[in-house]
Parts: sequence; structure tokens; C-alpha cells
Amino acid sequence: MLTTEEMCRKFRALGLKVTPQRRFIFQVLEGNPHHPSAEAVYAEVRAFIPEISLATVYNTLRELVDLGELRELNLGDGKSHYDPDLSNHQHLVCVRCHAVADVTCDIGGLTLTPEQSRGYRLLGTDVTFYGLCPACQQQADWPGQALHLWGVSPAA
Amino acid sequence: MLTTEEMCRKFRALGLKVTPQRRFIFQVLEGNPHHPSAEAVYAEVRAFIPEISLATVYNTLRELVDLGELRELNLGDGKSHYDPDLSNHQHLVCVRCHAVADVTCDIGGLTLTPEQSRGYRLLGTDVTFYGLCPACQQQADWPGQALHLWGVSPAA
DNA sequence: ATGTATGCAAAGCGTTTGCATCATG
DNA sequence: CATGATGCAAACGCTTTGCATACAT
Repeated sequence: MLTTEEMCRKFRALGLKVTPQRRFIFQVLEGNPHHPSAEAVYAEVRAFIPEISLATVYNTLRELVDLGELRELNLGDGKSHYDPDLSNHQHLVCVRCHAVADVTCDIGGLTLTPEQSRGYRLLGTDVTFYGLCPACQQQADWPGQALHLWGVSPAA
Repeated sequence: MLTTEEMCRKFRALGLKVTPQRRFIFQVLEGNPHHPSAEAVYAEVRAFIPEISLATVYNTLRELVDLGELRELNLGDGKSHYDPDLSNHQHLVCVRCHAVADVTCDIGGLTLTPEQSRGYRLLGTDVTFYGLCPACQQQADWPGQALHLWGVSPAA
């Protein structure tokens, strides 16, 4: 994502208005490494604008996603998470507590042959790694059955 | 997933009961290549048991997923899809109509170094390709902005 | 006979939308 | 001043759950 000031300029250039609500949302997202959910962004922005509504947060997040300034992530917990880091990186997600670590790994080898792509025009590839984070490995109460929730290929 | 008969045996062995509802759900899923949603499974099973409830379908699908007999897929359309094919394969999803093609491509090169895995115990890797299916490439009404909805690394 | 599964309906959760009001450009 | 954004609350779609009844074992 661009910096807050650059985002404000971009919004104005597109005929969109820069409200205090939007500016604070930009600010909360700028450089945010925590992959926050909409609710988490809402909570953070409320520290600055207590009256902001959750709907405004959702609307602004969607605009940023549509503008290509924000990545929407599915971490498997049923809610969308948002990542302002547009650089080529992947995510390593804890299947138990949904903690996320950024991973930079070369996925250049992942190409589809013409037979494999079946006439699809390939637009992008999502690679997500699933595992147990250090903290959750300590916990004894993990049933161990939930890997299947993730539609995942077994680890090598 | 196992065959319907094998699934019935497995359920009984686990102390779970084999009802006509469950047997038909197994049957609809067995070898099903269509990555159906819960609603789609419900529709198909209703052809055999018109009185079955959607809740029963959801409950049985979840049991199968928990038993590791069914893969739950997120195709980006907001609902879960189910895949009885447990073999190592990936999915190529149309970002416009959510059509799905199975892809078998070697992801063995996707390994994380110890520094990359940050102490996580790696359980699996999800690779999903996004693109435009042949039919949707014909449509002119595609805004082309929605790639960002997918948290995706740009195509090579 | 025991205990689990079922159907139904309601609740739950994340997200979107309608509408009157407000404020940016 | 005109258009687009806001807040609120209601609606939404998917999924889960509570409960009384029915059925598999």
C-alpha cells in the first residue's frame, strides 16, 4: 500500500473524498505487519475516532482492495484479513491459533503447462503454508484432526 | 474418500450410526469431481431423500472433513466446497465464475528453510491457481480489478 | 434400551446495504 | 453547493446449534 499521504492524493485524484475516517484507516494499515481483520482495524481506528462505524471500515477496506492497494487474505478462520504489503511473499498460518508469519520463498517453479491450464488465462498463484506455531506446539489439547480443514497437500 | 460401503463400515467402527441420509451423502460425494458446495450436495441428496435437512448435510460434511475423508476448499466465493479426492493435486479457479479445474503439478520444490519456517511445525501447503476460464475470457463485462480479491501473487 | 441422528427453526457470525444526515472538494 | 461518505440498523448468506422426536445398534 502507498503511504497515508500518497493514498489521500490517490483518492482525491480518483474523485473519492478524504475523510478523517479514511485517513485514520490508511494510517492504521500503513506498514501494518499484523494481517488485521476488519474488526481489528475497527478497534484500532476507534482509538482515534470513537464514533466511526464498522460499516465505514468495511467499505474503505473494500475500496482499497479494489484499487489493488490492499491484499485480502483468507487465513482459514472465517474472516478476511488485510495485508498492505504488496510485495511477493507468502504466508505461514498456524492451524490452531491462526497466527501468521510472512514467508518469502521462490514460487517461480510453479508454472502450469498448457495442458494443465486447460485454456484458463492464469492471473496469479496463492501459496499458503499451514503448520503449528511454536506456542501451539506446546499445548497438549490439540486434537490433531483439523489439518483437513485446510484443503491442503500433506507436508513433505 | 473411501467408497460408500467402506465409509459405512468406518462410521460403524467409530460408533457412529449409518442412516439413510448419511449413506446417500456418501454416495453423492463418492468420486464426485464437481467440488460441490453444501447446498449442492443438499440438492443432489434431496433427489433421493426429499425430507433431508440442510443441517444434516452440514453436520455430515463436517464429520467427513474431521475424519480426513473429505477436503474442504475455499474457492473465494464465500462458501465451502468439498472434494473427495484426497490425492495430491491443486485447483485452478476462475476468479469470475468460480469454475474449478483440478491440476496436478509438482510442488515438491516448495520447501521452507528453518529460518523461513520460524519454528512452525509445517503440516501442509495449499497451492491455488487463479485465472479466467475459457468461457469467462469471452465476456466483455469483466472489470479486471478483482484479482486483488484473492491475496495472490501476480502471474509470472 | 440406549444413545445418537434427525428435522426444524432460531441463532450466530462476518459482511453488505438502504437511507437519512453530514461534510468534503 | 453538489456529490459522495458517514452512522445506524436492518438485511444478507453461509453455517452452527438447541431441542424434541425418531431410529440404528
